Amino acid sequence: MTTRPAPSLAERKRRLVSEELTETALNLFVGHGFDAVTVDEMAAAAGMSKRTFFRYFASKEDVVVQFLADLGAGMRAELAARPPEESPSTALRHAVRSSVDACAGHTDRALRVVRLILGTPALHARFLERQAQWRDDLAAELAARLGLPSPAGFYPRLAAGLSLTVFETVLQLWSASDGAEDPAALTARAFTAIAPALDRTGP
Amino acid sequence: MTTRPAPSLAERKRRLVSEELTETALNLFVGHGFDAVTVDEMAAAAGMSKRTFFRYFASKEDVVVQFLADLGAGMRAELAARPPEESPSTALRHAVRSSVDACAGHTDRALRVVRLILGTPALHARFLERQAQWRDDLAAELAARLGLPSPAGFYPRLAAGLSLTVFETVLQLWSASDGAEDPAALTARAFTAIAPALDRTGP
DNA sequence: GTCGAACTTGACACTTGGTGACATGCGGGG
DNA sequence: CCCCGCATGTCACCAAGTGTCAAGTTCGAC
Repeated sequence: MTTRPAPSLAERKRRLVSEELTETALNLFVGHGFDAVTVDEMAAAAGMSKRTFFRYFASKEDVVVQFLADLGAGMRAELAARPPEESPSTALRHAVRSSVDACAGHTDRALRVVRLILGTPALHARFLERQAQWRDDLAAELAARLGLPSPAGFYPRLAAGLSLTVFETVLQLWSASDGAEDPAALTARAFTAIAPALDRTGP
Repeated sequence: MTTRPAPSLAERKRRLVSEELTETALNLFVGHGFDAVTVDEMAAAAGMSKRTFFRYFASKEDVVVQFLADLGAGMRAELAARPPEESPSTALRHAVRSSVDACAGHTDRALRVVRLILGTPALHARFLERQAQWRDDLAAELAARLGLPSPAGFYPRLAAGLSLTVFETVLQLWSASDGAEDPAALTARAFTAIAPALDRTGP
């Protein structure tokens, strides 16, 4: 039996509405462009008031970006789960891989979302903002795993940044090639290249 | 005699007003925080109407971010100016160095601006957006210098991204340490670490 | 010097994202 | 049956931008 915290009815209901809303919004966005759709329209299309929309998402951009937000948490979790004796480069590679795979998994949907984000300045900005958070998280996790003092110093921050750069670059090529390029292969190639930098645990 | 296009009076006037406005805004921001200052207040403080403000800057954030925007152009120019036979890692290192130096030059002002940007989500987001553009530019320049076909493929984009990650990480530590850390030294260290990745001109 | 063209500014109205306050409806538990 | 908590809708409101038009202002041509 899964002894997990019992997703109280209210919780599930909320999640349901949220997903429905996301779906509706996504369709509108890919149809008319992000900027051409107002919050009122989205809300109306989902059968609710503007005010209610903002009770589910903090901003218009969030509807799209939230969709990728869990990836960040996933990456950190994956990193934390890697065996401590593993080299930083390997651990980070697996962390990024897990997110890349999560994307490449449901190709259809993910591809649409990624293209939308990368092609809309406002969305891209928010996405990068999230990434900056992931970066702090990864850096902290990495510092912890290396027994370095917190807050993270130069090396962990740099390593986290490099890894996320790989992540974004892979997404870029994947979406630019309409899913033709194999994200996993790209990730592997990139990490092979930067591994020396990641494993240089100097000061 | 500088035979440059003669900065027509109007042009100089415009630049003057723009700088005055930037100065005023910056003072207000560091004083009360970015979000607590409205555009109307800034405009009033500079003795003009809100409408006129938006004729000088496309957005509230631009007043601050524009201040660092030339760095991007500078970086690309520097990269383009490096001798073609130079290795990518060396050329990129110099490009980033030039921007870092430009920052570290007028320490007082730059430090305030950087701290403001990194500490304000809205500003950070816009800053990252700009960086994304620089990245495209750098990647294109790099592809050109390597004789690769345009648009830039995986390697140039990755290399550009890695270089900018170094740039941002250096800024982070520099501002976090209140200017104590030497940006040039940090840059050198980071580039030593990632040089192998940058010079791996594989497919 | 004066007239007119081009440019700059201010004033005003309007759209849109986002928030706070309050009322209402709907559920389940006493 | 009534009360309590929760989700939602309504309304008012603020701040960021933008379009429009009516003034100045500059500057060169006549």
